[in-house]
Amino acid sequence: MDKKHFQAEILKTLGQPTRLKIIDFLRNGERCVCEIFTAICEEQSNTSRHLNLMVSSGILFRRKVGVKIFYAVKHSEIFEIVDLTAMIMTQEITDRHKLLLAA
Amino acid sequence: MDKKHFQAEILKTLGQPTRLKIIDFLRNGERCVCEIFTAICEEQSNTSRHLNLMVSSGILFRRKVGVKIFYAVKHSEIFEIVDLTAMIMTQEITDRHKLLLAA
DNA sequence: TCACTATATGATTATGTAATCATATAGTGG
DNA sequence: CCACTATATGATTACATAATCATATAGTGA
Repeated sequence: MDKKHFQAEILKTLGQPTRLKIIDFLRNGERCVCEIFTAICEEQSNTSRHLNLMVSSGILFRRKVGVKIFYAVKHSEIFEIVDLTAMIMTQEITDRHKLLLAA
Repeated sequence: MDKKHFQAEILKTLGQPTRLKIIDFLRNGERCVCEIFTAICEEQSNTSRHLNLMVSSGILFRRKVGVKIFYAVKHSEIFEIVDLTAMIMTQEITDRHKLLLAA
């Protein structure tokens, strides 16, 4: 896999609302699937798929404790990226608001 | 559109190899379509679609000069995000390499 | 006005994705 | 061993996406 494809895969994987909710919920550390899917109000099976996808993309890692499986964000840069998008969003909203006022 | 969807849209839009090539090419400032599609070796029509998509997502802005249309990255945070994914990629490669050595 | 260059867009095709339901697998305590 | 809880996965459906070819639109200079 070349560099651009790897970077694209990380960003594409981050770019999905359910997965962003999961990442937000994992800001305070590792959580097991049953905690995650109830917190984000999604089906267990759907949540499981998203978690597995994020492990494959190198965003999360997994730790097994008995029957439970704990997931956590693997790189702090993930949170930085999400925070940067929030900043962009804020700017976009002010920009669009200014455009409206100017019109 | 809610916050998570907006953030997801930015990240999903960034997460595509052709678009990452475009963003890389725009690191040194605005460029017109004809410069962009030749630089990244993609079809004119395909490049045009990607550019329009990135404008819609708030990643690029457009400026018309005669018959030419210049595109540029709108927020410096975009470059920061791309650079952070490169850092993650580097770490992932070292991690996987260590796993191989340990095996 | 006409030919030319730059850019956008309609139609199509192939492929990928997210969600859902049902079911399978795997630990654990009684 | 059995019932229970936690997690993963097959099959399906609806929908989104990227690329391509052909064509349309719009400035510009002769």
